[in-house]
Amino acid sequence: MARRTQGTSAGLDRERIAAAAVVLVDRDGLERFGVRRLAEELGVDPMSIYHHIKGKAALLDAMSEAVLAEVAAGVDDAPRDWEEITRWTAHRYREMAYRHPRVFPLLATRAQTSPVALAALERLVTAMREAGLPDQAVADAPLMLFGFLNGYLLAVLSGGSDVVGDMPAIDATAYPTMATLTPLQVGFGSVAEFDRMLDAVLGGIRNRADR
Amino acid sequence: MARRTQGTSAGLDRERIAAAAVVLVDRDGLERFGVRRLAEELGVDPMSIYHHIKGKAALLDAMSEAVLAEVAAGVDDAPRDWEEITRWTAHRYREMAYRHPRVFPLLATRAQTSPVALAALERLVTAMREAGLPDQAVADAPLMLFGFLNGYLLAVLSGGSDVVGDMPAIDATAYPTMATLTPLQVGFGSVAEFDRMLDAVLGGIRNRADR
DNA sequence: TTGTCAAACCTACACCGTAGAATTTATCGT
DNA sequence: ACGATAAATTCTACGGTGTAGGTTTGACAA
Repeated sequence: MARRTQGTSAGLDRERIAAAAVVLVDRDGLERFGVRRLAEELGVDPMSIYHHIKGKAALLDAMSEAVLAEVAAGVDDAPRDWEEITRWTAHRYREMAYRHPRVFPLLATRAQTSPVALAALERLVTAMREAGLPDQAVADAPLMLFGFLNGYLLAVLSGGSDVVGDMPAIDATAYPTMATLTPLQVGFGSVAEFDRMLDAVLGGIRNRADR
Repeated sequence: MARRTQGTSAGLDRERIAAAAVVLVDRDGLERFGVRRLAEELGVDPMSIYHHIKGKAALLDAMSEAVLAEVAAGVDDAPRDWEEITRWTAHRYREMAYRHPRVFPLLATRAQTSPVALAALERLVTAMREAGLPDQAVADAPLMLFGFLNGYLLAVLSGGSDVVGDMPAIDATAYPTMATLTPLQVGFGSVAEFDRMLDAVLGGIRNRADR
């Protein structure tokens, strides 16, 4: 163990720590993640981390924030139309989830109130509002969209294998209709499936304009 | 400590253990939950539990299964029309989530493959199929519906207080549009809000028939 | 009676999050 | 140049965790 001498800076800060934590969880999973393992990865004493981050909960928050930031990257290339900007955000969000499948549960579980999250929501709702969608539809949209995104991605990624496979085979005699439908679920986790369902959700938001 | 004598039965079984675990998590939260605390609650040695349930992961699965079973209770009163049965299931699911807000994250995070879960899905898809919905729409419906339900309920319940309050106040100068919309979010977590979004999702599923 | 077996318990181990204090270095006003 | 102060890191220690492996007990069948 290459120990550091006390007093000298190890160049630790919230950002570096969070980045290392994401790498660690991507590799070993959330179960095996812990402050001690992270410290070893950083070549540092476990308690050093606590000088930059209050505790494990705050550490998990920092990780969420770090991966969320990836979504906003390159936001200047984003389209202006509300449907297109929503689709763009949803796809960026999905790609982030596939890049960090073992970190993603943190995002879905913990409330996101970081500036980067709020900024993304603000972009969405302003675009919708300018397009003339009714206020209630706009106000509902974020919870509805990210509700779906979080739940869907959680389900699709919970398989665990990096190459997303198909669902577990189901008993044809006990559940005949579902068995009949399985051929249509070959693309479980595919972009095509994602786009189908995203279209349906967007349609649900759009049609609120008619009431 | 009223210790039991070895050899005698303590009347433990998977069901009783899971029920006690749900009560414990409802009271103290997932963070504080552990095999030892559960054992104390049951008046039993921690390791006794492992004779009925493989490990902590299996214990969490058993808890999910237990609360899921509440949803299916009284299924004979369920309607026949696909939209109504879907609404009925969604409401039952929501009520269960509000009854066990601290257990619910387990449901959303872990893949549900228990017979009770599959039976509910089978009811849904058969009703949809008999109503003449296109096969792809039917095949997509469960993932889409429960994706939304899980994500939405996760978000709504993550506040933590038993009486669901309002969202945290947001900075009006940094996020002007969102600030304008906040009055429309007074019913955060209410049945009315839930019904609005559920309607939109159902509409999204229904309109797939037209393509 | 005796043998078998399942259910419960006991012991022990490696690991965890973190409170609190000690240690070293950098910084800055004088 | 110097002493005080502050900040970053490490050290030590405590109470908790999940669970592997072995031991005890009682019930029941032969």
